[in-house]
Amino acid sequence: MNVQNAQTWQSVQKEVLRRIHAREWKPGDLIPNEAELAKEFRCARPTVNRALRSLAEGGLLERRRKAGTRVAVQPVAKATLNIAVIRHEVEDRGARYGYQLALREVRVAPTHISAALSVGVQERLLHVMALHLSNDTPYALEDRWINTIHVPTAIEQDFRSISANEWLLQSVPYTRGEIAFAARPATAENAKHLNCPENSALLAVNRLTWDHDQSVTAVQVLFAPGHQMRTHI
Amino acid sequence: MNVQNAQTWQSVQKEVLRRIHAREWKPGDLIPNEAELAKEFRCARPTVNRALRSLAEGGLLERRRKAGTRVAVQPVAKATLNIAVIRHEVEDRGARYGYQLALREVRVAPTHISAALSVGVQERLLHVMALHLSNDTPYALEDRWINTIHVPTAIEQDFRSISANEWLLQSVPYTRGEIAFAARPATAENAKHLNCPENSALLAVNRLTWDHDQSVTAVQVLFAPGHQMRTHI
DNA sequence: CAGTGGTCTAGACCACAGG
DNA sequence: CTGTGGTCTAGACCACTGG
Repeated sequence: MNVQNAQTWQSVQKEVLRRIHAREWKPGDLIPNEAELAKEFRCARPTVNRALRSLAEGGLLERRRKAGTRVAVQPVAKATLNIAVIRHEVEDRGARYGYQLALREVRVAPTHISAALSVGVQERLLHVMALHLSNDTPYALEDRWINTIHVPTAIEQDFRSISANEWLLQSVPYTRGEIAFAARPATAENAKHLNCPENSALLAVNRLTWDHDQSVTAVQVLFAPGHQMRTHI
Repeated sequence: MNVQNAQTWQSVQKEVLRRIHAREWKPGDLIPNEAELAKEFRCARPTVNRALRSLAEGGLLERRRKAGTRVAVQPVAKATLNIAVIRHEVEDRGARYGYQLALREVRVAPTHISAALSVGVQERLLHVMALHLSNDTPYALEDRWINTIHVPTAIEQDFRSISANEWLLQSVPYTRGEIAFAARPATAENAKHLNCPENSALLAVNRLTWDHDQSVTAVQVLFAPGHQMRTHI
């Protein structure tokens, strides 16, 4: 009685994709509504909905109530980068991971840090610098400030065997964050740690995380010259 | 008779998030299965499924058949960057967009390009370099090779008023692509176009797109010094 | 082999926004 | 006001995989 799997949402999506790629539905075109497609594909409307919704999330379709569904004119490519624990990143590449703590201090932060973390300029924060290694060669340099007002337990950690990167992700929850990617010239200090010439072009990832309205940490990770972050569309 | 909206999937998700952030469900914990949660929340199981599925896509939960659903130990942050048409990127920042074609030639490509595009080393390809401007200052330098075997119509375009970036996205479909982010030192030529010192650290985005099994284009976009790509988690 | 997530169905109500 | 997408329900079958 139950005609199961007349269509899967993936099969509907595949056919829709085919029509878009084959230019049967061109960029800007209005495509049939969910009810019509459900009838054509002999499936329930929610099945069509799921297929189209996930294409819309990917930027290939634009959907608006009443206005219907259109093929995106300029599909906005969405590149999703996985920002994992650095140790896992190294190990996933099949390399041996190494870690060296370079600096651990509690002191008043530079104003751009205290401002970013929304703490008083006189507040003393935990500052940690550490080098991550891949097969004994420098992989990334982590420069981190931790808001010890909100994360007092960080003070008890010496970060000599576990990186702040890993400890925080394990121990401190966050509800939102900002990430920025940029290129930066290596300072003399960066160059010393990463064992590269001064002013080398380094890929920098800056993160700022929050737990509700409390800042948690601000970190800059500088990758060794030549490092790439890859993804596919 | 129909008790509509006893719960929305968003409200279920919100409560699940609350429990995770409040450490009621700790990293690594097994959480109740869908049927139990549906009973607790007095909603249908697919509603719970949708809520949990989207959290799993975000990396906060790990789901496996039979094994159940666990709170991720090390939530992998997924940073989604929107790679739009450069003109739109500039205009969305409220700036005036400008465009200058710097080079257009048809010639044999460097081997790393012909290899990436999977075309014969003797094949002549279309090479375009162009500068994108924001309020009359250099914003990004586009260096592109187009596979004219698969996209012969590109030959007819002079790319003097519309960028290859924009024309391709409008005119040529692709089914998949690779994106890589890196930092590179500015060459003398880069520096001339971007009006910056040689060896400046530049953010580079390399893209390679395919239409089924045919390569479409390989492009490197170099952004002016200081450029950031931002996103939130 | 048994429990869990993955998914489909048919029907329904609802929210939003275009005309 | 009306058409479109957004979503929920209750029940069901299925696929995968851990034990």
